[in-house]
Amino acid sequence: MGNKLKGKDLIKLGFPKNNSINIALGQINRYRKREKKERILEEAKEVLLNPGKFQNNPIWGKVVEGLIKPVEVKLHQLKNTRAPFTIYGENEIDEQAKYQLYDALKLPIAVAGALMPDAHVGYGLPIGGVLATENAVIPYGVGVDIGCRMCLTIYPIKTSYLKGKKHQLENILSNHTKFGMYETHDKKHDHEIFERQEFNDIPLLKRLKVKAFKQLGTSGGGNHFVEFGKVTITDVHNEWNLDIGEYIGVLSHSGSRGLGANIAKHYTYLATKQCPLPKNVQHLAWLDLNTHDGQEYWLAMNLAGDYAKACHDDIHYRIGKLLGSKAVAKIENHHNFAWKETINEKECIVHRKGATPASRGELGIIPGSMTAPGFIVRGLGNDKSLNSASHGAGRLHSRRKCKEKFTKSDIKQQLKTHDVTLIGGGIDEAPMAYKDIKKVMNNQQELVEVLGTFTPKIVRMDK
DNA sequence: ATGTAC
Repeated sequence: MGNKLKGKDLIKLGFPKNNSINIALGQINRYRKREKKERILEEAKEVLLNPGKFQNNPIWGKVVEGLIKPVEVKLHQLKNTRAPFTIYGENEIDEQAKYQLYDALKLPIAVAGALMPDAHVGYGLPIGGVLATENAVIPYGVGVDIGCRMCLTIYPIKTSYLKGKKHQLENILSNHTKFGMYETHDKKHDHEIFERQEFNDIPLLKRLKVKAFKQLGTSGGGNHFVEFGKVTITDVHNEWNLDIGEYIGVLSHSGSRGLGANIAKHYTYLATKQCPLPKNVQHLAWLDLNTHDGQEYWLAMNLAGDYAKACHDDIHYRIGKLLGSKAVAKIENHHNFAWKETINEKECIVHRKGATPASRGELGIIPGSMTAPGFIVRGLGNDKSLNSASHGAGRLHSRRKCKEKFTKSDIKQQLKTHDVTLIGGGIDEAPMAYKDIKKVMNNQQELVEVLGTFTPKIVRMDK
């Protein structure tokens, strides 16, 4: 009965009647419902007396914000001019993706933007879109799969193993990688990421911790993969002093699983509430980084990014052990993320939604398709691209179109031609669904230089 | 992308 803390109780104490106490109240009742009401009321009194003390408190921070400086909710209009931008390979990019970028460039917080040569339409910001903003982060400018990333490990193993030990390698992928929405790794070593304070401080993350633990080291679905292939190093001056030549590589592509998806969902919801925009651009709603929710998203996003890295590390560690070989190089990068970077001498939030960071000297991996090589790249630090490059070949056909257009035997034929073994994989992930990676690389010669290639030979995807 | 929906 009177055990549950209600808005009335807080208002009686003297809290102002506004929406921000409701949001916070929801959090208190959700995450501290086992505590005695009296205890929370005592704490609430102290919050009123000394709000500043609770400014960064994970539970009261939001209430305090409502007391001291409530988030101003107002309908923002788009400007009628675009912030400066550059498009790479514009003849290969569909018009709708360009219009999505143009809209984003008219946001009052936009500073600059760029479109990578693999760009195509997305939700909010296009995939392959880069957007720099001022003191604000757009959850849909990062994307649903926060920290989706690539990781390539190079082993000093003869490439003849790809044929000679084909069945063993197939077994490693079949038995030691986990694909599909529901897959988990239940018995595994702990990971230091689960000691992170964010899992205790942020109520949403507290709820997601168990799920994240179960899913560590899984790959998920969609376009995610783990594959063995042939690495060809072509740059004598490579960072690892590797001889020019061929090696075996393990390449993985996946993100932050349910953890990141739920973070994206939660903060997108908050952003659309706090930042109403004209309907056609409502998915570009942002969180001001000076607000409680903005700061919380930043912490949660960074945790999801580190978690995605932890998943790749787990996958590569396990495979490395099974291979019984010591890696000679590892290249990895996020391609769905936001960073604090300096643009025109101003600190900005640079969103890369399906774009590879490519500041001068920065290494990355840009995959092709299962029948086309990926590229090990070194950034050239091109300002106009906001230090970015493509994150792959980019889709040519939508998932739906693939199912209409291609058959299983079409895919089989392609795999045979390129001597690729596929475990799992659906028609919507047909290699023909992707643009020509060579064309894409040609369109970004000013953005990255190539150190080597990775040619997939044994590929595992979700069914 | 994700236990497809505040």
